[in-house]
Amino acid sequence: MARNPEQTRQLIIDKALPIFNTKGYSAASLSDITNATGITKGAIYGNFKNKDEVVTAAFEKGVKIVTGQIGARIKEQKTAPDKLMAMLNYYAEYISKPPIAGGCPVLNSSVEADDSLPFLRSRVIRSIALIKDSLVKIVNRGIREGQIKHEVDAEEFAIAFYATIEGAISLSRIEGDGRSYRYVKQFLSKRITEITV
Amino acid sequence: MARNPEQTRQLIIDKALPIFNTKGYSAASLSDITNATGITKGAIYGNFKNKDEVVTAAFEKGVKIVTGQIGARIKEQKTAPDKLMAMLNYYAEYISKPPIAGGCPVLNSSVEADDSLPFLRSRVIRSIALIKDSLVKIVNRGIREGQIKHEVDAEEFAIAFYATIEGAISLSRIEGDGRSYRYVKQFLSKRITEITV
DNA sequence: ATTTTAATATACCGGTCGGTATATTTGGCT
DNA sequence: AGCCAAATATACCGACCGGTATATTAAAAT
Repeated sequence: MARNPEQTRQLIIDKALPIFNTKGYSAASLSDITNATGITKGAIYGNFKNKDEVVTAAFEKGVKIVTGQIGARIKEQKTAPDKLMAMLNYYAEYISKPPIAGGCPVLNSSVEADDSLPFLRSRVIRSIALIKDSLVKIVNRGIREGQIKHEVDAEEFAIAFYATIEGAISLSRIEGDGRSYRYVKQFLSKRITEITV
Repeated sequence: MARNPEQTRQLIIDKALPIFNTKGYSAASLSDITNATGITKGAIYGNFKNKDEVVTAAFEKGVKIVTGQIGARIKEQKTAPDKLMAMLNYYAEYISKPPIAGGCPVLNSSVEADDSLPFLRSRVIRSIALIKDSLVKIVNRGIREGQIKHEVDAEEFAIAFYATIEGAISLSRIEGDGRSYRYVKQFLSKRITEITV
């Protein structure tokens, strides 16, 4: 061993993440990463098999950041409606003060990988499934604990809730302000109230 | 004049649209287009200033197709709730039988152009504004004509409605089936019923 | 029928891409 | 101290990129 390969690996991932998330995986080049890190291609290929592996690692890191922060916010809340509101609030802040430049890595990767980058596609699908499942669990637990009306279809609500947020992020990002997201947040707040006992 | 430049131009746009919409504007190359059309680069640059102009033309064509088809569906319906349902149905078919390969050009371009491709960004913003406005008008007219409850915030509903659909398309596309969209359609159907007088 | 000119094809440019082979440097081991 | 091996840097590869300059082709004008 020499220097610190693990540290180098993390540096590459950390610098690559916002670049990939902003420019897209295909449009971003390895030179973008070497420029951002001050590290050479030799170091990249010493720590990753190829560009796809850097992309994969960066995506997973992005998902980890987002789901980790959401998870923390959700944990702070006791009831299902409060947990859902916490998620709405999280993404509102996400837009005004992005923890990762370039928007939501799940949405970005979803759009870029739906017809190509098969190595990434499966990971995006898996990440979405995890997020959806945790939402379904929140709603179902809310129903069980009498916070949410029992006639609510948890899966329907969870999927619609998440789809709406992602759509709102895309709108707010292309428009360059948080206006659309605020409207959507208002809308979804009403839906949460609506299903609250 | 020689041959048929207008026909050539349309051929390029028609073949480029699904390519760009599938691979993304940056990832798709002019060679992809020459291969798909059987036309050479000379013909492309004889009819377009550069790649950006081909991208622009293809995007506008994509938007024209989508908004044209939606407009026709909406026109067939008399009441605001029916018009909204027609849009939900349109995108359900869009997923199962896409008129343009690669998904919704508005969403795709929105995600790709939010941080780069400024020449495209402004056009995406404009297209979204037009779609949003027509939705707002439908809702407002529905309120005026007593089909939709007067307490409904038209702008809030329109933005949320559209954001939800776009989000659902992205989910269904990455997952490779229409399941998520069907759930979301169910959800939005209920919202339409909810605001119907 | 010939000329003219617009449209398209061909050939080529510098630059950059992902990737690799090799040289150099660094830190741990003896 | 000196060596060894691992980590990083350098130099280079063929392929392809967007774009252009020029040759060829085909249709309109005369």
